[in-house]
Amino acid sequence: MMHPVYRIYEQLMREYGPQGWWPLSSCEGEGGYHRGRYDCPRSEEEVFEVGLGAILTQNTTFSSVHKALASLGQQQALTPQGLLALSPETLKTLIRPCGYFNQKAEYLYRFTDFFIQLHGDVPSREALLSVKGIGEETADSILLYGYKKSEFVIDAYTERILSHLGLIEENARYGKVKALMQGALEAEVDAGERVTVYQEYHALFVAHAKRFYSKKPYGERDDILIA
DNA sequence: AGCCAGGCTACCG
DNA sequence: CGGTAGCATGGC
Repeated sequence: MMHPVYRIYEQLMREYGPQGWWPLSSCEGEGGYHRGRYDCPRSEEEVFEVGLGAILTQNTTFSSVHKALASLGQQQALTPQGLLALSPETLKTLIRPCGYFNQKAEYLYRFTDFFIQLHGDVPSREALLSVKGIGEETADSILLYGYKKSEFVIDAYTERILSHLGLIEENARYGKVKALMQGALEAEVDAGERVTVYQEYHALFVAHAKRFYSKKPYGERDDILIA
């Protein structure tokens, strides 16, 4: 008996196809996507850019993040040293489209300090969570899309969909939702493919939610997920 | 005009 | 613990 969580994944993939997240300015394709290729990021600098994007995208659309990352790139600030060379006022101006620019500027500086101190090592989840501005979703996004670690990303869309389908309680804790997803997928997906599936599944949730979970009534096309 | 967007921190009871 | 105000711009 196949787990409903895996069945939903298959249906989403059938409906929307591979998404090719995380959007990276350095990866070719529309919007920095790389559909069908899973070798991004390919350098320390690109891992750093995933971290910047993960912070900037908090409660904002990625189109705004894309503008900010492009502006940072023009200032040679997509590297740790380049970003630290920016004055706070300059940094705030460059990331202004993403909103919360006072907070996010501080978060970016703190993440950059943290990243430099890694000296190329892969951070633990706990270490990431110790950085001000990095919560559970942001930490898991950096680990999954930056470092290719098998950490499923839970976001507001994911909780909304799973709650609507009756698979979790409303107001379920992040850790419980993550355990549901990973527990179901570990039983169905070989370890070697887990990262790719986690990456695609989260992106597919977002694709579906953008269409049917942004305004009420939610889930009007959930036949797509269950058929 | 008002609601929503790929959250997090600080602070409240 | 669990719940929530504040943070801020841009798009529809």
